[in-house]
Amino acid sequence: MGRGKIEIKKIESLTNRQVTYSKRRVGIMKKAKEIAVLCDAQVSLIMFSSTGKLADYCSPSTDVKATYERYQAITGIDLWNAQFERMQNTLKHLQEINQNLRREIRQRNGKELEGLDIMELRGLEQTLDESLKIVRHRKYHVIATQTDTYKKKLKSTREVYRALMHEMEMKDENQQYGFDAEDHSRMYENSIQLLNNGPQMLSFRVVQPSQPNLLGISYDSHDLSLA
Amino acid sequence: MGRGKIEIKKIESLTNRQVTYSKRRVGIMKKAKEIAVLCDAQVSLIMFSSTGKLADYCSPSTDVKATYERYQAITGIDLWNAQFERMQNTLKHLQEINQNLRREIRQRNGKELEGLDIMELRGLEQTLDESLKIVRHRKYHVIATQTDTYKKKLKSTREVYRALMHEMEMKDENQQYGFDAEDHSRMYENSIQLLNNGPQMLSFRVVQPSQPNLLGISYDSHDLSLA
DNA sequence: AACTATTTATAAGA
DNA sequence: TTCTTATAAATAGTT
Repeated sequence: MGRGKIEIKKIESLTNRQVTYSKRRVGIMKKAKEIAVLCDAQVSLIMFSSTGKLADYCSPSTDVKATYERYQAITGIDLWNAQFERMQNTLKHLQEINQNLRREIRQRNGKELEGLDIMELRGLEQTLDESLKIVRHRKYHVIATQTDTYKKKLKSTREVYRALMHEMEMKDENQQYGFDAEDHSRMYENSIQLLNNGPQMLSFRVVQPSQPNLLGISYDSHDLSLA
Repeated sequence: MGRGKIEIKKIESLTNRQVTYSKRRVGIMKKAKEIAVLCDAQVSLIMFSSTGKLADYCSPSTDVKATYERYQAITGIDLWNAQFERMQNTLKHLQEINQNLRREIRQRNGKELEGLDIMELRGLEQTLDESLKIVRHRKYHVIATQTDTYKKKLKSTREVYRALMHEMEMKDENQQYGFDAEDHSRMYENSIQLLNNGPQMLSFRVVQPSQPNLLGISYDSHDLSLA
């Protein structure tokens, strides 16, 4: 359809090829629109020129994605479904693990014990007992370490303080600062005496509500809808 | 291009519409092939007739999926990536939660206590202590219930046994079965006496390895590669 | 499906 | 790219 008939094979001349592409692109687009409107068809036309430029048409009342999904459904050619399914399975698996972990925590918290038989209860009791011992031991260790650190700091502070006191006495300004200095001294001595009682000092039990969630992390269910 | 010019709007007559679709489908397919060959273009044409029949053309040396991916890359129009990303984020989130849950369990098991300060240790200790009490209580409850059930069963069995004994005595066959019968009787009495000692009877501590995983569930990491 | 009068697309040239 | 125009191709209405 032109001044001369042409053979349908790749046009060798680059410019000619590009010109022809431009013309025919307009033509086929028009055809696509026409068939979509005239015949109420769902059309998706995507073209890339040899230079990589995109041209596309999609009939109204639909979109590229919908067309693709329909194509996939009809041809059975799998584009992304396999990946989706794999991910969905992974999600499901992770969620199951999550449920189980939470249940385990609840049981370690003394809840939902109904389903456990004697052997399981015994095992749980034993585990808790051992854990409790370890945690207590650890707590005492931390307290001891901390107390030791404080002791050293206090000792150092006391030495600095005494050095200052001594310096002030040398300067014969005792009367002006005497009262404050003695007061401070008593305070420090008392503190040190307290600390010398040992690590048990801080080991009183604090009465506080039990912690359903030790780490304070939110485990809210996540939106998993895929639509 | 025909006997008469037509307006580009949906053809009302169904048969006419279908005939026109058939004719134009052939035409546009030919055009698609021609532009692909002549101009060395990548073309993907997908059409669904109003009756749902699929017709498609894809230029050689490529396929529908590749065309779609290229389309997506150029337009930035997201077909599935957003969904993928959402799923990936969900997966990541679930895995993080999982890690935290596991850590919490380990800490409740007396492991990985290095990161906890005194307050946290105290809280953990308290929680474990309370849980341990609850679990012990539950265990005793279960044992008591079970023991009670056994007692009832034994009582019932003993009655049946005595009835049989009595019947046998009536039949004057005492001498033939006497020894066995007395032996059985002693055995039952002993059992009942044991059970009357109360639920504590079964509360000995079983020494067994601690259970790192109370429920015996596999928490292996799952393959999350998406390629 | 086939025919064919017409419309439409477009190759070549400007 | 766009316009022009001669000509090939597509197709609407008909059989």
